[in-house]
Amino acid sequence: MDAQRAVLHADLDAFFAAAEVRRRPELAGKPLIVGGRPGGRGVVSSASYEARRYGIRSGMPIRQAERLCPQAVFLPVDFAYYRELAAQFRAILSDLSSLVEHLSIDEACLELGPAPRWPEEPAAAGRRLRQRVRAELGLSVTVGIATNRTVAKVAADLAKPDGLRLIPPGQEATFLAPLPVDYLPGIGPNAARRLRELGVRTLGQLAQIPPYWLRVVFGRRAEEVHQRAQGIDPRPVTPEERAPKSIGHERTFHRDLSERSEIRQALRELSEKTAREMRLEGLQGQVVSVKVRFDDFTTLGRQRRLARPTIDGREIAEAAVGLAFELLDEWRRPVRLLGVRVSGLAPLAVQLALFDPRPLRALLLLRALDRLAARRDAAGASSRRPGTALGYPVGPARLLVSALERR
DNA sequence: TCTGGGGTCCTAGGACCC
DNA sequence: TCTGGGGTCCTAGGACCC
Repeated sequence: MDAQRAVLHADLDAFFAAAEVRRRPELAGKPLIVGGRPGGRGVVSSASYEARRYGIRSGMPIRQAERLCPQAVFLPVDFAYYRELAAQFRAILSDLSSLVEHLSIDEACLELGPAPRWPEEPAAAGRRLRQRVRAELGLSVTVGIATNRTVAKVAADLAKPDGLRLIPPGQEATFLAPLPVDYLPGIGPNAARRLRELGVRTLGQLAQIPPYWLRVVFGRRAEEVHQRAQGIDPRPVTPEERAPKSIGHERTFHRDLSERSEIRQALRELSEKTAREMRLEGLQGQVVSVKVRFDDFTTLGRQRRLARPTIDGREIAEAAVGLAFELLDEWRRPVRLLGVRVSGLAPLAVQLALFDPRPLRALLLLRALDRLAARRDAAGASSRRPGTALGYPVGPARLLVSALERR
C-alpha cells in the first residue's frame, strides 16, 4: 500500500479585517467590517469575529450589516495592502514545502511529504506554520490536515477561527458523514437545495446513494462528488500558476444609468482598464463579453468573437458597446451594473508584417500610455507586478517589445 | 433587505461540416 | 415525403468559489 499523503490546508482568519486590525491595533476587539461604503450598494468582504456575532457574514449587503450592527467600524477594501501581507504569508508557506498551491489571496494547500510519519510530522508542521504566521505577520491562520485536499479543507473550515484540526488516515469518511452536504466544496446553495428535495441532508447520506442517482443534480460530476463525500480525493497539489483564461472588469453604479452616453462612457472605461491589464500581462484576446444588470437585477450577457485578437481598449469598447446596446434595445430598463471581459487569451504576438510597421507602432504607443497611467496611479490601489502576478511567464513577445522600447 | 467583483467550469442548443 | 450521426465551434446562462 502506498504511504499516506499529508495535505495541509491553510486559511487566514477573517483576512481583510485582521489585516486592518494589524495596522490599527486600536480596532482590536471591535466589530469591524471591510467592504463597500456604508449606505452604498456594496457587500461585506470580510468581517471580524466580533462583527460576526451580530450575524454579519461576507457577501451580505453592507446596508443590512449597518442595520445589524450600527456601531461597527466600516472600512474600505485595500487590496494593495492585503497583497503585500499575502506575499509574506506565501514566503512562509514555501519554507514549509516546495509543493504549495495558492487557492486565493488568503488560502493555500501544501503537500507535506513525500512519506510523512502520521500524525506527528504533519501536526508539527501545522503548529510550526501557525506559530510563524502569528509571530511574523501578527495574523492567525487556521490549518486543516488530512490525506487529501477535500478533507483538509473541510477540516480547516471546521477548525476556524485560529485552530488546527487533523484527520488521521482512515477517518475521512466518518469525519465527513455527519456534516451537512454544503460543507463539501463544490456543493453550493443550489445543489444543497436539490439534494434536500431528494431527502439527502448529510454527506454520509450522500455517500450512500448510488452515484447514478446523483446525475440529475451533478451531471458528469456525479461520480467525483460521490467519491469526495466519502473522503476520497486523488487530486494532486499543483504548484504551477495557471495562465488566466479571461480578464475583465465590472462596476455597479451608485445610481442606475439610463442615458446611452453614460453607458457608452462607462463601457469605454471598463474596456480600457481591461486592455491595460492584458498588456501588462502580455496577453491578447479575441472574445469580448459584456454583462448588463438592470435595475430589477435581471442579469444578461452577450459575447462576440472578433476577427482578430486585440489588445486595444478602443476595439474592445466598440464591440462591448455594440453588444450592450443590443440588450438595451431589447429591454429598455435602467442599468445597475456593466461588465466587460475578454477571453480567448494568448501570449501577445505582434504581427511583424515586413512592410507595415503600424501594428508595432500602435503597440508601442499603447504601452507608453500605460506607463503614463501607471505613473498617474502610482499612489493608487492596484499595482500588480507585470507579467508575473497572474502567473503568465514573461513571454518572447514581451521581451521583444521591451527591447524595442529601450532602443 | 438588498443583493460586489474577480474568476472558473459546466450545460445546452444551434450552426456547420463531413 | 423524409429527413442520420458525430464532431466541433459558438453563444447564453448558471452554479460555484473567495
